[in-house]
Amino acid sequence: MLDLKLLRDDPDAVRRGAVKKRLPDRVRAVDEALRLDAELRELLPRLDGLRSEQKAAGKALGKLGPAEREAFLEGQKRLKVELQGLEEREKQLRAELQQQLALVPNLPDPEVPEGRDDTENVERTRWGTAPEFGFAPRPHYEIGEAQGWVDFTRAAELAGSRNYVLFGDLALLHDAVLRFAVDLMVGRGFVPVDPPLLVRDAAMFGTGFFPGGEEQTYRCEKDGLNLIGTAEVPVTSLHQGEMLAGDALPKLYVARSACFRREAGTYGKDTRGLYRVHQFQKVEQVVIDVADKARSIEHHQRIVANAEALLQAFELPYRVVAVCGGDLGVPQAMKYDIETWMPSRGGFGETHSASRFYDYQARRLDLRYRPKDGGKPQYCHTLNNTVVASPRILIALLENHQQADGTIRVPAALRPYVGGRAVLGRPVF
RNA sequence: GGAGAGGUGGCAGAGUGGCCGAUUGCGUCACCUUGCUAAGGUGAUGUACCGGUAACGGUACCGGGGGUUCGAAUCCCCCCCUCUCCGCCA
Repeated sequence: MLDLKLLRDDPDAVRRGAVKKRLPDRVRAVDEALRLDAELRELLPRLDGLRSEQKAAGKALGKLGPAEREAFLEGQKRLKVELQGLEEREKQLRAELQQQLALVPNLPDPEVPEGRDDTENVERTRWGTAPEFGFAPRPHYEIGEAQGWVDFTRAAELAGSRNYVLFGDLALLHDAVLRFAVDLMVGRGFVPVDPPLLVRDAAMFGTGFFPGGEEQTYRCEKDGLNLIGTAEVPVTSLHQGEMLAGDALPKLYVARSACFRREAGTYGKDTRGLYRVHQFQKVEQVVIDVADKARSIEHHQRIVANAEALLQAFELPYRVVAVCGGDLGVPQAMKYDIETWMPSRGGFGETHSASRFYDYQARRLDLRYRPKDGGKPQYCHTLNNTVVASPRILIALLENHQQADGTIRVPAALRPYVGGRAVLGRPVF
């Protein structure tokens, strides 16, 4: 949510932001919100005046004798009727205003590149080089199935398409990358969190997934709860409604969780293998800090660097791209994606997504802090980034580190997590 | 699932229809004082919105939503949450 004052002061900037994000229908929300705000502000002085009158009269009434009382009450009753009408209108206006305001997207930062979709994201850095194989490299699903590590058929039978079952060393590797990620982040001062996977609408709304993301979300209607698509939701919402002490910030959290996504509207896209699945495990980093733009930007660079450290330890080539306006979500102010080299795709595949929001989520969550110098309460700034998401990262590990016989070389950093082994699998090709 | 008790300001905790935006304590801030040891004294200190350059004025907010009333933190109804006991259970 944006500050209403910003909409009043510079509505054009807000409209331009929605345009840059290629969200024309959200431009309307700006105009609607301003119209409702104007009407509300016209109404409020009248309403407040009447209320003031009622209050003062009411106080006087308490001390009146019974005789004068009767006449007085008549006037009060008329006032009440008039007030009721205006209050009804006020309630309506406020509700509609909130609704429209919630639709207004966060302002994209000036450094966000112009562009329509992910093809126009701008590469910022690149690390490593695509491996040269002395043989014909195979896609991860072929290796996995040959090794008996993954079963898509039974998974589909059990749970429908876009599911998987991992077995043996691949199941171990899956867990290994997640534990490596948690250890990495704990070593960097992040507090491990094991959050709820089912959350109320408030958390979905607060983090900006609702309204808009309902179709992407599995929902338990009976209980009014939603399965999270990322630990960003429960962890960023952890302190919703709170007034944090300034010296308790920053909060650095790392959460490992299962994630659930319906992937509606992606039929026929990435249908093979482990790339796009309904359920996966993710280690997510979340930062909550004071309202300081420069500091948010520093955090942003740091959480990207954390993910880069992991990919480097995994010896995987990757690039960092600045996500363009059209590919940026509603709540983000700026986003970097990290894409990891995946030979079967003949290109990079998105494995990480690092966002900064400034106070957009915090406003929706009513997440504030009292500054150390004792000033007024401020809305926090929030950020998050993937540390690792698996099984997607397994695609890169299997495909980049495959050997001609179908065995997998384990990067040194991961060996302690797979019983010290340097190679996984038997020769199968 | 059944029974009961509660949800009040940064925290703790009073307040059962008008004198309550709310006693008090803690915390915080400012000033003062001081040597008998991590002290004492005085004062200030909620949030949001509206109007105003400002000083300031007004309104709303006592878990959320409805209702009764001229008037609700206080009475009634619904919902949510927390705690205790019982039942069930990984």
